[in-house]
Amino acid sequence: MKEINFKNILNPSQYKAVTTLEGPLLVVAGAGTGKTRVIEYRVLNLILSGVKPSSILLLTFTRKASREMIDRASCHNKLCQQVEGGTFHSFAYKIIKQYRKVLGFKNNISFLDEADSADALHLLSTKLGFLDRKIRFPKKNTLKNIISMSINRSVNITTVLEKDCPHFLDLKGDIEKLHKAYIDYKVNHLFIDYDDMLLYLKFLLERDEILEKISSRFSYIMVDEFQDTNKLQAEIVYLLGKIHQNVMVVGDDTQSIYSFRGAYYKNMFEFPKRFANCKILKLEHNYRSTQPILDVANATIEGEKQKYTKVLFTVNKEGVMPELNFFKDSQREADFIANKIKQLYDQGIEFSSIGVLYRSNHNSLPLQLALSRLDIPFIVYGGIRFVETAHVKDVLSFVKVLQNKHDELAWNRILMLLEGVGPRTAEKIYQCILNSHSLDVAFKEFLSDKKFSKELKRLLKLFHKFKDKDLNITSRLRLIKDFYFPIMKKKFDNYHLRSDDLRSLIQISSEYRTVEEFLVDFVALEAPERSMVDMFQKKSDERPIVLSTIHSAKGLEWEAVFIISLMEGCLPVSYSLEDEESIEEERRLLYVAVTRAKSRLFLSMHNQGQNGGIFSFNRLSRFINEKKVLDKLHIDYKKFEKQKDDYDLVESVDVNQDDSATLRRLYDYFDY
DNA sequence: GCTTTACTAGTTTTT
DNA sequence: CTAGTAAAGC
Repeated sequence: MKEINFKNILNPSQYKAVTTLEGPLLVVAGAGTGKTRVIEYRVLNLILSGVKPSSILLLTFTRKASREMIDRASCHNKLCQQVEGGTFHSFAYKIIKQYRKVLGFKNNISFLDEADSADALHLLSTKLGFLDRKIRFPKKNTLKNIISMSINRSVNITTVLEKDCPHFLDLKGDIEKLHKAYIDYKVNHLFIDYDDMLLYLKFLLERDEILEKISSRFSYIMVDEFQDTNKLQAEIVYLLGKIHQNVMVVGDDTQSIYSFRGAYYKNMFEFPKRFANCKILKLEHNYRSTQPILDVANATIEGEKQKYTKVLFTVNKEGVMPELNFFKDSQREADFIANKIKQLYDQGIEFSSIGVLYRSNHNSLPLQLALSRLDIPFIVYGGIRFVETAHVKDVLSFVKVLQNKHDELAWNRILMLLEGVGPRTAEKIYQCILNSHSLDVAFKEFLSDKKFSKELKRLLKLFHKFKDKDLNITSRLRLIKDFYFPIMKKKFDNYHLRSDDLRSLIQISSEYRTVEEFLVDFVALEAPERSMVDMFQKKSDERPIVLSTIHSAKGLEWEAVFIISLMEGCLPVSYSLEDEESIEEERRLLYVAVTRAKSRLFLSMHNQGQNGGIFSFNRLSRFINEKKVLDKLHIDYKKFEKQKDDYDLVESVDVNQDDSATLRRLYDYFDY
């Protein structure tokens, strides 16, 4: 095993973070300051100091992130591979499984993903008669959000309603009733949803004898992206560290972008208050970006009401000035970027070190077309998730039923697939399934109904085949696919694409041994991102450029970054405009996007919007349209002069009422 | 009464 | 692309 001299490879603050092993520690780590490196080496250092790898718990934002850090540490020392890592949710699941008896679960736990729990809430609202009144009742997703928010922020339903949807305040009694019904429903059906995982974990940790056991098992806790934890998660961290106090959290308050999910960046400031002897370290030396890029980043968040804790600096003084470009419409913006990417590629920048970032998924559609035209390989991060597509959900329902034969939501979905079966019939059949020992008995009285007997028989046949205990998940999925294919063909025009999805689902499934493991990964925790969109682009062997929402770009970096659609209404997104705090978060979003870039940064907007069918003239994002930011950007007026003729670009691009030279030129340019 | 079909509207970000 | 709704069809 080779010796590592941490002092030589780390800067003083990083070194301190890596070598402070005992006691509470808060690391405030700006973008690109080597946070991942610190975690990597601290894990390594703990192990070199004799700590058992399996007693280190590394909680991260995604499982991919923890995998990556553990893998990197493992390059230095194989033992690191045994470090316990994952998301709060995956850790919670692990513990819940261990203590399932304490929690009252017997054997089969079924998982509700977001859509499932929304469906369940819809079902319950119908049962409670909230939907057949004249007053408008919230939509199922809204209900889900309200309830989820109250749990994640640790506040009651009324508080959430007051803040987020005051127009439903009159219905608070009903919503609370619904919440109670939902809890009962979950308990009766052995369902748990995302929020329950955290709640149950906290419940367990609050019992002294369990806390003692867990604390002695995990004696060193590390938490990444602490600014994006919610109150509940923070409580869990406090509990985990309560006995041994060995907790290190890393975060950056300027990069908090998940408050819509209940994230509470003030956890960063709470932490030192919770742990009396907490040490605080700041990492401000940025190794990622050039100075001109950092200048833009710092300018975007400079002088805001919300004072941030640090300013980034770098030694990379040299660098190309970031550009700001205007286009007539999204098409031209996309064409420009596709061509620019080609150009960068010719200059020797690989496709895989180029990223294009945007606020909302639909912002990337024109670009996807433009890239396809130029044969540039790309993958899309985020977007409609593989597991959330209708066909995958359909197929997974069969697997869910195998895991928990009374899974009402899954049965409902399966039965509704049959021609001639609607909600009513599905409900009736489900009741029979509940009350019968076998499907043969349950289906008996329905088999005579001509409307759907043929389909029902086919379904029964499928489940007969499942009785073979030797079948693994992969072969079960193949059977399901055979059954489902004709249905899919009728249901979707693009069934061949979806069929490819199912094929890759089957392929992935071969990595799992049990149905439960498979479902936990797929439905509850982190499913693979592969989906139809990517299937288009699999041909090329070149590693593709990345198109990503800013949210999904968290923690990533590229040599060259494009940030597109920088308009009012897109970033900040129109929904955020109502309150100050949301706008602030949108600003941080831009900050996160800018700091992903190492050496080249291209900002752009387009003037004419065609979204939603209504034609509109877009204005430049307020975050860019400030003198201090514009000053840091290169704007090629000559080029636009030319484009103006080509593109007839004379429409309004709004700028500050400030008469600096920069702005005057902008005014001139846009014929003001 | 129940299901299917045809149409409309509205789409943030994700464990 | 999908959720929700109104109206047609069995």
